[in-house]
Amino acid sequence: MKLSEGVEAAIHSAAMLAGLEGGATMPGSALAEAFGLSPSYLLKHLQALTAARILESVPGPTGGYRLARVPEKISMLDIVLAVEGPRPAFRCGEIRRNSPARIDASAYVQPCGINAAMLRAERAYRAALAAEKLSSIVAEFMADADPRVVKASCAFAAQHARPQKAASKQ
Amino acid sequence: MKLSEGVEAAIHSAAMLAGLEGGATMPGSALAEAFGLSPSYLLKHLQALTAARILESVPGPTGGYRLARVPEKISMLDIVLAVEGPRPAFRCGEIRRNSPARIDASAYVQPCGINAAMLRAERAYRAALAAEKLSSIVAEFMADADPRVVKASCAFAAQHARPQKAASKQ
DNA sequence: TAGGTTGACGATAAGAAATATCCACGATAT
DNA sequence: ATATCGTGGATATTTCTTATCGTCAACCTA
Repeated sequence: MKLSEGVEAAIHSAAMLAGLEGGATMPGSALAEAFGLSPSYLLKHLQALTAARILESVPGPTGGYRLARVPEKISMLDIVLAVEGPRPAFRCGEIRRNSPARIDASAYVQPCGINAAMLRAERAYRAALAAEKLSSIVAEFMADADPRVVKASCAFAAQHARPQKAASKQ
Repeated sequence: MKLSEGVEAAIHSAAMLAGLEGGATMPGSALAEAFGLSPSYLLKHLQALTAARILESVPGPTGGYRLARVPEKISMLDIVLAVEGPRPAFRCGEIRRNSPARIDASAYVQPCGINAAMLRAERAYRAALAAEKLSSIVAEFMADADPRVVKASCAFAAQHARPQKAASKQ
């Protein structure tokens, strides 16, 4: 029942990148500075998000990261799975087979009922995470957060954003 | 996004104890044997369940563990919280405050929107875990599992069960 | 136009921290 | 006196965090 700290950094980074316009990018070092994190640490998670096709990375001196698709199509589940891996939280170790009774393996073809129940609950968790979209979080932030924070955040984004090159035809 | 291994052992133990009748107890060493686990290891989790008032413990040579209430009132959430602790999976580190902008703390009285979204999803998870009752899992096991496994499990329970003393007036 | 320099991402490995696992001792009731 | 649970601590394993090196593309200089 624990989510790694990296998830928080990943979500904040994605939210910051959602504020960029027109395919602009922001380097990982700027994101690390924005949240007071070690660049090495944040880079690792940004790379995980890139591998999961949530972010795109552009190498080179004018490069950085940007969202790979619109924030409406990025959910908290996408980010959590990218950072934590796809394995379910409850992994059945099949300890029921360790009984001294020595029952034949054919008796255990039926899946473990405990595992099934835990996975049912986890499906509900994942559905709820999938319902939380990055776009909603950003919109809520713009509307409800303290104006000073919103202003500072937008200023930071504008300062470190790097506009997409015009003639680039990737 | 990880649940500790002890949760599986705790649930299996509770399920086994649910098979006992009339306030009978079973020692922790027998439960450890049933699942092929180290007694020291399982004892620690059984003690956590006892501290959470899910199990009752009886000391002395004829003692052991039994459920503290009927299986209908024991949910997977109860067991998970007892073993893993009550803290939510996502703990907001308030990294939004670490911005170099140095904004006054009064701007952050509004709770972090990301934290709010993650806690919403986690509430759904906990609700789903609370809906999975120990009684349902045991009933499903009796009905659907391989007869050989059910028979062996009941035999083990009968062999290691210790009936409640008649005159005990705790 | 060609080549070096710069600043970005990507991958691997080492250190630190947290967790899981286990053991020894003390308390309690039979 | 024995068999059980309860508590604290020591060890091992895993995970988290950080640092170092390698790769790639744009810019500056000849």
